[in-house]
Amino acid sequence: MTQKDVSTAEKIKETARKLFTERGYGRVTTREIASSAGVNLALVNYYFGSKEELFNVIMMEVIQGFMAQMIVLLNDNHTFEEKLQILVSNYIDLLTTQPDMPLFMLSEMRTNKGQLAQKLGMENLYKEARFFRELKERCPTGVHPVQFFLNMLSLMVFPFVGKPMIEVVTAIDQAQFNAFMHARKELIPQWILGMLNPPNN
Amino acid sequence: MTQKDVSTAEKIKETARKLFTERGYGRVTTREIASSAGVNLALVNYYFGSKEELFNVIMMEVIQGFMAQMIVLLNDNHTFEEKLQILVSNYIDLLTTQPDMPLFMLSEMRTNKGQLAQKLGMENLYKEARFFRELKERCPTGVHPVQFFLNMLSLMVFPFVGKPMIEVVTAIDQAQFNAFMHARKELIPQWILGMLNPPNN
DNA sequence: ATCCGATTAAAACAAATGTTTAAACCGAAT
DNA sequence: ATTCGGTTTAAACATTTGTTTTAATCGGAT
Repeated sequence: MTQKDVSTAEKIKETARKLFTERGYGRVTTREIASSAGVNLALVNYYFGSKEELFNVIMMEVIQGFMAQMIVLLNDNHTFEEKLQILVSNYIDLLTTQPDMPLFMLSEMRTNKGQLAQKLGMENLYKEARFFRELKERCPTGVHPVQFFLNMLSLMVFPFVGKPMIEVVTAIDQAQFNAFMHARKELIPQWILGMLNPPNN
Repeated sequence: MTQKDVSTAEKIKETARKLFTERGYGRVTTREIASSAGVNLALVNYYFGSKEELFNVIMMEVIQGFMAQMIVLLNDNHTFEEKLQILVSNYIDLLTTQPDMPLFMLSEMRTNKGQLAQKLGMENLYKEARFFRELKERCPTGVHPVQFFLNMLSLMVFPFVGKPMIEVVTAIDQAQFNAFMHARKELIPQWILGMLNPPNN
């Protein structure tokens, strides 16, 4: 493990991550990864065994990076309202820098149903997180708390996933999209809190 | 064009649609399509020219089927509130029968950026639809109307797209998921209307 | 019955692709 | 300088995969 070792393996992994997130596992070739990373073809298998294993390593890291923040944010000491704001703001910032990531992640999670996700200890997130206990207390009777967590995720993540469609239907450009997402950092927490305290008709 | 002609071509198309929506273009082979449809390998190319053309035909029909309803529903004579309810209810029912479709559609739309979507006349939807005019009138000042359309889509579609993740994080099963989505048919319109009439702090 | 075009089948083709091999290379330790 | 482990390279391998070819088959019109 010299310096070049780390550097080469890392170069391959980074390049592969970019290509996989752009086009998915099936539409990326090992030759493409190698040449795009500027390394010899054989090195992909030399360092990672196979295309599949390389993919799994990347997938693991992507999911982990995505979840690590979530777990911390859902458990910190801020008030519920503050946690909500921080969570939304952080994730929208994160996704703005990696807009293709959620669609990639979800596409590939469907193919490898749960196999990877379960290795990452996501199962206990919901039961244990402080955020969810607080959410339950504020929840209108008759509506399951997961509905609101789902709403938060939906409002944050879907715009990035649905961007190809949104751009066609509403004819907004990249700059407008980013402005939209910026505005949503303040709007989404308000909307969620509004849902939790519905108008009493 | 005898009866068998239609039947065989249709059998291939239906099988391919199922496979493509499950695993995406790159992870499905022509041999798989043929054998899964119970027809000879050569017939895929005989009827559709190439794998790519077959895919495009299917993609076109899927998007069209998805948009056709939307266009009608966004323009009919019901009140705004009714349109909202009908739209949400219809789409959740549709997606419940084809839960893999949105993720497939969005994944492949990203790869073929806009090429297909623009052939389907989706561009004028936003400018012309009655629903959007009504939405603009009800929109709180300072927030772009598209935000609320985005919210509606997000709350309806994301649960299906994010199902692989949701199932792991919250440990809900298929039956629970469907119950959740059923409940959302009534909840989403309420939430959207709540957003349009924010509490005046 | 025969002919004809459309359809189906089996096999082959050519290119792409994941993987492996065997030798060359390189830097550091001896 | 030599040796040795890890690294890189070019080439080859074996399979997969999209596509084509060529012939057989089927059904209806003449």
